[in-house]
Amino acid sequence: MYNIPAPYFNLDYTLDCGQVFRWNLEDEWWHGVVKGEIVHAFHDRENETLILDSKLPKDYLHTYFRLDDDLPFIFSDIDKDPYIHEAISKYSGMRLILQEPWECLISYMLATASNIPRIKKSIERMSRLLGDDLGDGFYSFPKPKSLASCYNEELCECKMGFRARRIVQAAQMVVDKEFDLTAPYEMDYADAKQYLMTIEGIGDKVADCVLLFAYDKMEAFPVDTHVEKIVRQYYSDSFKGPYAKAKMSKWGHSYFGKYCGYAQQYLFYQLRLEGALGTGI
DNA sequence: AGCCAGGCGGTCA
DNA sequence: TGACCGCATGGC
Repeated sequence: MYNIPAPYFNLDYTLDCGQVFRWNLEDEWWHGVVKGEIVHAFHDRENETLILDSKLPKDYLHTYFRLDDDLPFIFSDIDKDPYIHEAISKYSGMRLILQEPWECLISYMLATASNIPRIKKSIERMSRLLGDDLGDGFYSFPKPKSLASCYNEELCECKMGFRARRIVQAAQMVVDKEFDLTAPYEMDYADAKQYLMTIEGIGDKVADCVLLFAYDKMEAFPVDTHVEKIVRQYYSDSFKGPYAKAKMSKWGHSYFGKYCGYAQQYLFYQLRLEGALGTGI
């Protein structure tokens, strides 16, 4: 059991904001599986302490929850207008999470043209089927080898639809060492993005999510349909054509600066919770 | 019931 | 760097 000082932190927002899919809240404790281990987490707000029960090393979890990110500084840096100001004020304490690349990559490939409840279910089914049994109803995220060898067994199609083939293929690339999951750590944002997009099924948006959530490339600004709507309504409707989202992504970086990844996640979460646009400000 | 989902890749002009 | 389509299927 670890007690970690965690000022400027909100565990609920952090785990609920749609960046991770394997955490569930039950009786004020969050329960999840990270890097093949069960983690139980409780936020003692009075004492600004994060209480964690897990076999994982304390420093790993500290890094996972990005507790070294200087949130007040990041807020002051991205606080460019009333709309983002509202988001960072209301949901202050939401932190990005530094995920394992393999799980993040597959999860976001699976997320294409889907929705969060469905993504969670699909990952849960897949883990139950192909991951290790950790006890108490927890299962690890399937390893590349398990996913690579299951396409013809109909099992793997855990309601993944057209995504199944791409995911199995990506797993095969990792198994065959055609794709090196550690390589993007050493690359800059642009190179790492290009490298990720050599995988079929990874385009601009999925690549940006993986770069932001797993490879610590804070300058990534993922633009999905929600962020696209926000940008159009509150910032500029001048982005046209099939590459509109890619243009918005570049705009996001230049507008919000080096911590635009944080800005993106706050905007995304605000819209997801509050639904219809136009109720804010 | 019917639209849309944390998209991508391909095609046609 | 424009406009459209098919992909599979669940949420709401």
